[in-house]
Amino acid sequence: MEEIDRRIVTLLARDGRMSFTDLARETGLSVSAVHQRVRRLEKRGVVRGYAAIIDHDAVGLPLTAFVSIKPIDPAAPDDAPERLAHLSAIEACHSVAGDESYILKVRVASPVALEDLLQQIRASANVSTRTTVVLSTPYEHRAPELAPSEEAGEPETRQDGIA
Amino acid sequence: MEEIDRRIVTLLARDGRMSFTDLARETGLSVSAVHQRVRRLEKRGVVRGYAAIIDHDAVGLPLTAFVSIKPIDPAAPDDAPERLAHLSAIEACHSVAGDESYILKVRVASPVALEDLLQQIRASANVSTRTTVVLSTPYEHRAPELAPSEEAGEPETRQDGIA
DNA sequence: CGTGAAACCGGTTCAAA
DNA sequence: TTTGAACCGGTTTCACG
Repeated sequence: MEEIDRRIVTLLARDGRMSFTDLARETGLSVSAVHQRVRRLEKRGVVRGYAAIIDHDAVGLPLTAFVSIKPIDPAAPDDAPERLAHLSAIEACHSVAGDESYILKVRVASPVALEDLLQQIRASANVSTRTTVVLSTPYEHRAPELAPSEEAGEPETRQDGIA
Repeated sequence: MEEIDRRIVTLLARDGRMSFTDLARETGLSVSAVHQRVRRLEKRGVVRGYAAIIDHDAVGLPLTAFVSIKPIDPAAPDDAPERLAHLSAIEACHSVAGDESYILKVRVASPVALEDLLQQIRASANVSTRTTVVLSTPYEHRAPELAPSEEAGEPETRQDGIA
């Protein structure tokens, strides 16, 4: 991926609703050229979607926490992510290296709601939990700076699955 | 905040580019009514912005990690977030309860880049670091389910009778 | 892969209730 | 606060370089 695409991705990461007209001006391309590039980036999966960034305090979910989980039975098949997917309070699930197997990011309404969620997590995935409560968030959702690195990451992203 | 606004926020959280026409159909309101509500939500800060969700692998930043930091001198003023803000590899910074003071979420191109970043973090904020590498991410950026809970911001009657 | 122009559709404003 | 209508601008497609 080269310069202009990186530029477009960066701009959209910072403002997911930027118009093609503005993107065109910022990149020096015509509107239809940018349009074509954005569609291609979406199709390739470089741009996976768009989301509104919401204020969780304003929306009744002021408590954020990181929940690290560890299987109670290390021999059992590890399907924790699927088992936990139904819990909508879980915003993200990362498999990690280290003592624990996953780190979950959760958003709840209150300490009691967190307590309840932890029980559900333990029951649903047969895991033990270790919770780190977030006190405040100086910043979040910052867009990365896409350096002019060479051939970015992946060899090819195919939608058709043909090797 | 009531029903329809919650609905709008949820929809926009899932698709930040959903058109007002579609939002109108989903909510049963007219286009201009939804338009007005969205603008109001933006102005109130409930909707803080919009962002494209990008595939970090495809963009040359395949390595994600959580970096917990702890001040070397616990007596020194804690201005780590500001001191680290210039490092664009840091996507988020959360102040947390527990043994460490902040959890950083970082995205880098390689293990070497991570090593370099950790040095910059330690040097910039005078902290020690503990890093947890992300191996894979089953899911991320999931939109919360906004329950008909009470209001967030203005007073509201409580069921438990606590004033 | 780029372009400009045309057609289309969504975004935006407005007066009215 | 909601609504429909009118207006304007962005989106999308197209034929072509």
